[in-house]
Amino acid sequence: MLIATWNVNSLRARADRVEDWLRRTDADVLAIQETKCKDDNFPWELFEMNGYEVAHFGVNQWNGVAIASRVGLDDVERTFADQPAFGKGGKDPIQEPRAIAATCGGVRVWSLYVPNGRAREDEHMPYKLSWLDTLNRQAAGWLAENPDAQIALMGDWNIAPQDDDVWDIDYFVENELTHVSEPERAAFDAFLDTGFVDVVRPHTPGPGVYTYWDYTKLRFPKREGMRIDFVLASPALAERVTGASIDREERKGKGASDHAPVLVELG
DNA sequence: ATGGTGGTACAACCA
Repeated sequence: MLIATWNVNSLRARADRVEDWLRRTDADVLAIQETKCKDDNFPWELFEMNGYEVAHFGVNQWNGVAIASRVGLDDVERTFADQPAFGKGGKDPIQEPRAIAATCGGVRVWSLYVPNGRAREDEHMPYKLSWLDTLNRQAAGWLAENPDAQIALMGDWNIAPQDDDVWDIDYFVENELTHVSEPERAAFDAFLDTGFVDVVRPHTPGPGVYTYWDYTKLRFPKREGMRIDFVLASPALAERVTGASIDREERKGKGASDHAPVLVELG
């Protein structure tokens, strides 16, 4: 079984790319982030015509997550328990559409779009950190309930956990940029402490291996990217992993997302 | 010059 995650940066703008990609890779499950639409605008036919069931969680033009599967799509869940809400300036806080789950072929798949902290002192940063902390607590509970659970926490984590996960760590440190700060890395590492495993890194060793390249500043041709998209597997699922890859080719050409798909093969 | 883009309620906001 082949499972994958991909921040598409608008599903409508990327519909042809996504369809071509599904046909080319023959993926069984695709966790999607940044659909950037509500249900009314969601391209349901794209998936149905290609043999996939799909579940979507989107409320406006921001964020939005989905799971497409052709190995079953059961017990769909939107948001995780106690998921922190956010409202800019403290008004009208909502639980943003950043997490959706479904059971696909026996695997509990979560498509996650972790909030961007914007800046180290921005109000989005504590939101990001509490969002991750709450998710980790829930995930710990799932494992405590069933140590053999096959769970995939996959998506755009907006964190570069190691120095090699950005093209120039000195640039990030000197400019006090996000994604590499100590609190963000601690929030990511907490999932590893819980027992989850980054199952992609062993098959795609760095340095210089990334999943995201900013559209600006010629970042992609200059190979200046960041590894911020991850598949964290529960122990039982990690044992099944036989391979993983980052589809850097998909970042090429006109009309590409700024993120590359990340794929995991299960035996 | 570590700038250059690209997505979305088309106008600012988001990454």
